[in-house]
Amino acid sequence: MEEKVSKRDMLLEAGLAIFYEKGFEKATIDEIVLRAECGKGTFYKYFTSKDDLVDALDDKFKAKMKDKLKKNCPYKLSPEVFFTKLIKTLRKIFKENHKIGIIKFSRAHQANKLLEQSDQNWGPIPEIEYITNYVIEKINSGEISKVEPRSLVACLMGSVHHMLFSDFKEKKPFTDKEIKDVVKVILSGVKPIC
Amino acid sequence: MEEKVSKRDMLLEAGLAIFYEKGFEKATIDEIVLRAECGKGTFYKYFTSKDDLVDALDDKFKAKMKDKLKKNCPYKLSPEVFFTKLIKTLRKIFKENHKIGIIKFSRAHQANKLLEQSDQNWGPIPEIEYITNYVIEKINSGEISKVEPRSLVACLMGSVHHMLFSDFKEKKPFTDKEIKDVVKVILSGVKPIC
Amino acid sequence: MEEKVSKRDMLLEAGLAIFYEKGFEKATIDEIVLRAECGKGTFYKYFTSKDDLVDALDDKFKAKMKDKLKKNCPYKLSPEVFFTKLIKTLRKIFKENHKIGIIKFSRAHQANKLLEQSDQNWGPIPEIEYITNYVIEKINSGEISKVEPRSLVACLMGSVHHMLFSDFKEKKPFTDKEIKDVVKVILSGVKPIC
Amino acid sequence: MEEKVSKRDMLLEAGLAIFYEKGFEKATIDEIVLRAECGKGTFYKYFTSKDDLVDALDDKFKAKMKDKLKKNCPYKLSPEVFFTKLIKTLRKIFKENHKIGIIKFSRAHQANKLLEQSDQNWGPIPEIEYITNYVIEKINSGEISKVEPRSLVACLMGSVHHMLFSDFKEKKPFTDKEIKDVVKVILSGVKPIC
DNA sequence: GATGAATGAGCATTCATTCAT
DNA sequence: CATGAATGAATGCTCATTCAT
Repeated sequence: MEEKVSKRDMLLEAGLAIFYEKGFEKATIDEIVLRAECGKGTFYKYFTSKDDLVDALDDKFKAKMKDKLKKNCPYKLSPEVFFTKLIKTLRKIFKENHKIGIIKFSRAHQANKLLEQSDQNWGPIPEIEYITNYVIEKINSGEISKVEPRSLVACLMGSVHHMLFSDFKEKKPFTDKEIKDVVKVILSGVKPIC
Repeated sequence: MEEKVSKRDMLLEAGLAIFYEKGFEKATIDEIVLRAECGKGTFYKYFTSKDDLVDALDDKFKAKMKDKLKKNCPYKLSPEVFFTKLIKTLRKIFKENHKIGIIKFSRAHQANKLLEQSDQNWGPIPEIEYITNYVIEKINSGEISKVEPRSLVACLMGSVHHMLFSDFKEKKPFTDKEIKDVVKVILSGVKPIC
Repeated sequence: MEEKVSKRDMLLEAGLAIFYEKGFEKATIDEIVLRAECGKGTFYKYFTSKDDLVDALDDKFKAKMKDKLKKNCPYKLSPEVFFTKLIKTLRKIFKENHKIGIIKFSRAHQANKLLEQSDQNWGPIPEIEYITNYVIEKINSGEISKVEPRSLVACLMGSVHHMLFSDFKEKKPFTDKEIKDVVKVILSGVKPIC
Repeated sequence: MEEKVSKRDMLLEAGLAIFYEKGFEKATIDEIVLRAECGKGTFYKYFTSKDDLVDALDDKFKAKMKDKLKKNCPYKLSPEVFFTKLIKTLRKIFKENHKIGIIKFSRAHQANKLLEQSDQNWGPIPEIEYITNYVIEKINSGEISKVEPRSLVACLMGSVHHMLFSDFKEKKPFTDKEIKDVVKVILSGVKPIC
């Protein structure tokens, strides 16, 4: 009744914070359990290893991503609205969950020879699948002119990633005007001539 | 005459290879000096620490980046040619030097609290400065319609990053047709109506 | 009616099996209670510690040893028959109960400084007492020639131990012919009659 | 010049002592390096693991065993002298090196399922090979009557082992008279001449 | 200048034991 | 009576860095 948050959840939360702050390798179980206010044994009751904790965090993230996209960016939206909502939604999710993204990316590279064995570390990426399907559908229906689907996805996802990178690196978050211009650039490029 | 490559260069080369293969944290000085065929003491003659070696590698990369961009993408080129050459050049450089890029990115995140102290790890990014200046110049000269410069840079750099990520993650390198379509999407969006 | 085997017996049985399979140190309470199909708390209801469980197992073994010797090798037997039955009985008991023997021996040595404090871990050894008494009795009655009792016990017990060791180490169990020859050697020696 | 004992030898010596005192599992690297007066890193420079140290100790022991037997018990000796010298030599070697013997035996059992995989832990046993060959030779030459070689080896080795066990367990070392009687029993048996 | 033996702080992981339910 | 979640001391092993030669 009193204590609603389970130890497991506290570990998940603490892990996310510490992994993000220190990076996967530099994070120590000691510090994680310290922040989660539990013994080291408890960590290993719920997770088999440090890696296992990251995987658990990633699973949560992917589930949330799929869910948010379905809710905020239904396929029935027009390209203009869809793209705008998409960029905003993705930025919001990535911002709110940027920790796990960064953790995953950087862990993948510590692992080794990522270029060769990346598939072991990364499952399918839900947002890319989601957008690609939308784009294909709209190209088929004629609402978007015939371009390579991956090219359009590249512009969209790439812009989002670049914005996040700028937010992070340059500390000048993209303004609404700038976002609008990104959509404008992309949309004018694929709007079918009527 | 006999041994032209300096020990320092051999260490640089070995470091790049090992950091890339294992990731910064998992790479050991032992392995680096083994591959560089020199003693551990020699390593500390030329570099003050593991971090110092990465910094040295990064400096080399940035110099090369500036140089290639100036050669392949002079400002005098038209947006269409510039963008196409830019995307191809960046992809090539990143591909040829992807090791240092990945190393830097992943080290930045292991370091700590990147969002707060990132500037310590990352100096100015030469390619972004270079492109931004081009875009501003062309907007001023009217060859590109008035959009936020950062938006256009976002589309360009974002696409490149996304392509690299796709190459890496999905192992389906973007084709020439797809690259052309990316430029088409972006260009049609910013081509001034004549 | 339904469940006749007590939890305590199940723990005893599980402990014997796991100790034997993994060795005392490598055996974990977790695995023991898992096999005994009971909770960890239950273990500590019946036994005060891991050591306590081994002691309980040893007590059972010693009782069985005494019992079997009395039944199979009564003092009234002649030396020839007694020795043969003795060797076979001991081998059988040790084989059937080798787990506890090995466990005890190996635990003794992990414990510490065995040469000094061995008596804490080992009570009197029933089979040695039993044989020694027989030998003394038969020397007194003249059925066995006057040798140091311990020397004869050494040959007998030593042979048994060596056979067990050979069974275990070389996986070539001693044959009946070989056992018979051991008794022959002890009873009659190997000096050729000149 | 000054410090003749190498770090490796100090570790070997310290390991032997600690393994013997505490048993393989309970011995800690910390304590070994403490006694060897060197850092933990040094341990892992010379040995790849705790197990590796035991193996090194065992190799030394086996070499010494072969050497001593050849010197003290040459095949040209008569059975009576050979057996007596053999028992004394083996007891002496085992006593002087009892630590490694006990360590090996008890480690084997912690390993696991020894009965099945013992061969991985134990190489050929030099003393048994040595004695067996002697016995076979003497049986062929007629100096020893025709018994199964293994039976005689069992009596000899078994007696030695039993004596060691008695020394260890009962703390009453076998006297010279008792040893002589053991040889007598084996050589001439205990059946009273009727 | 170059070396590599020596170091020891640091970390992931295990497991016997307790105790509240 | 029985349970199993929680604990944290203990341990094997790694690796960046130093320094005497």
